[in-house]
Amino acid sequence: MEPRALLDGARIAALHRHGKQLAIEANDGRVLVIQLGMSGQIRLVGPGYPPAPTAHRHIEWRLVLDQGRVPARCRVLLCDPRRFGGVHAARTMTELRAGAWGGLGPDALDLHARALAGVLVGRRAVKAVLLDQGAIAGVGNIYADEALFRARVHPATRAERVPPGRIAPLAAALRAVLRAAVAAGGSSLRDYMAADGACGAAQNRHAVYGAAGSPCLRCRTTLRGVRLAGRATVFCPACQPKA
DNA sequence: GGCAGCCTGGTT
DNA sequence: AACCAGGCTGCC
Repeated sequence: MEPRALLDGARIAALHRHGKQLAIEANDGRVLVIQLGMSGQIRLVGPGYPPAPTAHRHIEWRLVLDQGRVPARCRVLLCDPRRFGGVHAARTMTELRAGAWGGLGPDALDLHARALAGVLVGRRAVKAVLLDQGAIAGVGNIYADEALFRARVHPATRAERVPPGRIAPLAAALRAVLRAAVAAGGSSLRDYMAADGACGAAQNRHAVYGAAGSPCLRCRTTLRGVRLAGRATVFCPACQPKA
């Protein structure tokens, strides 16, 4: 897939996002769908970039913007060192929403308690549900742990056994954690940076992610690190009792 | 459900 | 050399 050919000659009409999926809609309706995966970055760079040869194994797509409100010969680079991301096409946003995006759950940024309650069914761990894009769209490993900590829910609690009284707090925690992270510019742990190259600061505010063995910020109990749903998981055994 | 596998790169 | 990583698919 060559996105340049896909959107060649088109004018960018709108940008869309649902969960972690991004889409560029052209004025003729065609759509370029972008998934950044774990290490993907979108960069807006000038003609001189990159100054030196970079790792060539990286996937890199270029969108050349030759008109509009950016300096001439700027390019949008989609870099993906780990090559877990991807780009694909959709005929229209309507088709995309009826297709691939139709399988996504409600966006976590404005997740209502009722919607969360609707997907907290079955026996799998609540964290596995939070990470399931078909249940809730937009939550990854970092923010799943952060939200569960904030809502005082043990990550291994079976979805159907999350106490009813904790569902609204968990929905609120997901919204708050994500909004705060966006406001802080995202978590720049390794690869992530904004389109202008700016690093985020949300990684400095993580309460539990990456902090196994450290004292809980609320109660000083040592945070525990386990493996859950195949992912590194950190929680406070005291603050987050298993229901 | 869990989990290996996909990739590269950085750290132990 | 082995292990780990922000995600997701598909195979048990």
